[in-house]
Amino acid sequence: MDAEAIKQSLENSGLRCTPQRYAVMAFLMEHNRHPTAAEIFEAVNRVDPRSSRATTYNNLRDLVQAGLVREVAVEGRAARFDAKGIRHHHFICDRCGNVEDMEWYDVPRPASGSLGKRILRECELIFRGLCKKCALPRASRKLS
Amino acid sequence: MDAEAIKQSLENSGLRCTPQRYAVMAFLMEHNRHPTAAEIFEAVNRVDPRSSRATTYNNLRDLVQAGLVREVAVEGRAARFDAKGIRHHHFICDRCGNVEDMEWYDVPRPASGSLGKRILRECELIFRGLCKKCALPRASRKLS
DNA sequence: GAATTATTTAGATTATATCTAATATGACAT
DNA sequence: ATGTCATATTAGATATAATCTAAATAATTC
Ligand SMILES: [Mn+2]
Ligand SMILES: [Mn+2]
Ligand SMILES: [Zn+2]
Ligand SMILES: [Zn+2]
Repeated sequence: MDAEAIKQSLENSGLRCTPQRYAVMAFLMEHNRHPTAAEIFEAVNRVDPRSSRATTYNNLRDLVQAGLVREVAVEGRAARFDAKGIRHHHFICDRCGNVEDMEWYDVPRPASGSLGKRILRECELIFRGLCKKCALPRASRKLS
Repeated sequence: MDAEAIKQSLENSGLRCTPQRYAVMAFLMEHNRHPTAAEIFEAVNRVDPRSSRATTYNNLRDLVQAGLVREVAVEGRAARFDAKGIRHHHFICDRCGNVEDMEWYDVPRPASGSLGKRILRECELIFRGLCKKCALPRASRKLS
């Protein structure tokens, strides 16, 4: 949507606004589906200019380091990515691995004593269970 | 330590107490270092009987499914494993990826309205930042 | 003890991510 | 405009993590 705003946020982070990097960022901002690197690579290559796999991974790394993108590790599956827009939590489906946004609310921080010499950057709350699609009864008997 | 208790918990979960599976479970119970599958594989093979890599992965999968072991996905690194003893949260180091236990406290659940048709199994709270070792000033200038 | 089922195994295979080193691009000083 | 230099991109190779395969072994049931 706001091409200039994307350009600005990249440059504010000391990153050049290259076509490839812009395409990754724009794609993440207009989707809330938490795509994998492979999905992003495929998506940005449906429009010119072409971007290589290494560049897609490099740019995702840079964007995460710059704090513009969040990486979500899912057990046994490829990492998923998420433009950091409004704050929210994540629901991860035990069965299909999909990551869904959940309304944000404040999380109590640990007692400072329990942190010791660690430096806390953030508290991340992850909900786990079955997504809507996987929770439906859907004849589990027939399939098993 | 309590060999019979381990045997019981495996069998209560419908899993045979094989030497290989027992070794994985016992190793996880006597370490709180959140080892990777490769580290567990290596550790259990320092004592007889030998266990193959596939068996180590198979058993970890079975133990996680049975709810006896927790798997912790860390971005860009191998998964780590943890016998589920007393409840606790996790601190994951941004820099070295180490997973450390943190004192448990209750986490507020999401408003039921925001769950929709999803089925919630658990809320997981993850702290991120720098572990004690990585937080130390340690002449970062000299090394870079 | 034969049949059945669960488990283990070595090695191949897949999936995911990173590295390499050659090339291209953009910023900026002249 | 042109040269310089840091940054970014690229194809393909490589590394790492995890799973699959099919045959062998071990335990359980009949
Ligand atoms: Mn999200
Ligand atoms: Mn733990
Ligand atoms: Zn699902
Ligand atoms: Zn650390």
